[in-house]
Amino acid sequence: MPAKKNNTPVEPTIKDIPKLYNILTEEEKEYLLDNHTTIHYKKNDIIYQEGEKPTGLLCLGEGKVKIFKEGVSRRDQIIRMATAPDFIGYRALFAEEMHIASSEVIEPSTIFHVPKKVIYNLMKTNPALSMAFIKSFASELGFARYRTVTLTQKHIRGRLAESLCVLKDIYGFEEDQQTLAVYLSREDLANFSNMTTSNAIRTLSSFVNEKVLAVNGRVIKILDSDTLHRISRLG
Amino acid sequence: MPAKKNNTPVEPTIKDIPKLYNILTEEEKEYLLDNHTTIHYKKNDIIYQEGEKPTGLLCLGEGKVKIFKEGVSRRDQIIRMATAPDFIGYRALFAEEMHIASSEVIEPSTIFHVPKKVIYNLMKTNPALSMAFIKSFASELGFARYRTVTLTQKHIRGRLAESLCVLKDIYGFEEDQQTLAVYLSREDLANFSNMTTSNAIRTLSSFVNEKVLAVNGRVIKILDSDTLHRISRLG
DNA sequence: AAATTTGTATGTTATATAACATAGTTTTAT
DNA sequence: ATAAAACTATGTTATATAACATACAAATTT
Repeated sequence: MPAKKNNTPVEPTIKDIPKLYNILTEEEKEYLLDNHTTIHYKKNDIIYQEGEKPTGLLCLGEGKVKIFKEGVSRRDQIIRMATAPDFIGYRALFAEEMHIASSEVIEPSTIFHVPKKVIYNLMKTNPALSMAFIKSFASELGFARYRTVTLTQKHIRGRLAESLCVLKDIYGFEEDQQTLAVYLSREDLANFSNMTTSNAIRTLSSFVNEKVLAVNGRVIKILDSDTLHRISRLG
Repeated sequence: MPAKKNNTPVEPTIKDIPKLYNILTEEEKEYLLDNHTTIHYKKNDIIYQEGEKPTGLLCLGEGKVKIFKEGVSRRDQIIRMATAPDFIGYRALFAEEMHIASSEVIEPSTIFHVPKKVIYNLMKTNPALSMAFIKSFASELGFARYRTVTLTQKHIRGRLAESLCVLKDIYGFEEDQQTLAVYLSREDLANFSNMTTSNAIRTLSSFVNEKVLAVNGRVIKILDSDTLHRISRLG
């Protein structure tokens, strides 16, 4: 942690994916270390696209990534925002389906690719690993269903407020404890909240007028967290 | 199958849940048979409610069940329609959370309850069982995300058409190959399609006028499946 | 059988939000 | 350095759908 503070960025390794690595035996750890690749992505890179076939498990070792689905009339919908150390693209892998969403890099990212065969072998010998995936899926499914209801039923203000709260939960704040530690375009914010870009901009402005937020470009400060949560809750 | 045709209804047993039972070894089968209970529910019974703690794996051996979440202003949203031999309530079980949705019987149902401890024991000894749950979750998560996009982006006609197609995929047709084999109130249809009851009724009527459907009370015949799919697709 | 409740049908009005338009601003490319 | 593109901002209009109202039909209860 402190090593990251000065200008010596620490290269992440697959050991930094505790929910994968920490579960394994010594022998399995070695097998995993010998059988994965590390890929670096820069901003705006596409990691995978809707319709492609997954080839292995992807672990986000560092960076920020958005996962989105193309909607009915080309309106993208962001279905998930990922942060290290999350798995990505694993739904399609385990469902033995094509990807139903695309993945794009928001901030420079490091990804570990574990070939399908390798992860399946590990799961065969290590029941705790399967259990970890089951738990992961069960949580994500719960979140997906919760979001379905709120995105369809809450009004614009409630949807945007909720999205900001969700982003805070995922990425947290910068050191000042009020600046959201993720910097999205208004369009991404809109696509994450099921609204048009115009309405995201407008609603953001009204939150600023109400002193709930302070906004400067893509920098969003949450000034009044209680009110933001209340707006989210009431819909 | 033919035994069901005459008036000798066959009592289902947990052996009728192939994705659970067929995977097990002889020893495990015996363990399961000795350690589960069978519960009968009648129409409108509540199987579990939002906020309750799951106590085991529920397998729908026979019947039809709706799973719904209470929305923002008491507007229920049906997030899933289950049919035998589906698992129900297993998301909360494996996520180690409270139920985030309630489950209500649509048609008289038989449910097998496998205590949490028992199913976890089976999973510890049988990796294929865990894999089956993983696959099940991965598919359901894909469906949930697909639905989120369509329920938020498609227009009313597209949403209702899609719901009818989904119901057809889940429950199929009666012998005439056009009557939907599930009989929902207009309100349920609306809650499954993210619209008001009035609009479900109205849209249903317009489909009848267009000769896409024939409706008589809760009996819905799909006359023109191609057109229904087209309406669903175009949104 | 009468009364009450619940579900279905349809018309009217209100409103949230998308769609469109224009312009200023910042970023990226040449 | 200049041009082009992408992003942000705000005002106006159009529209899909919710909300409301009324009526009838069917089911359930007394």
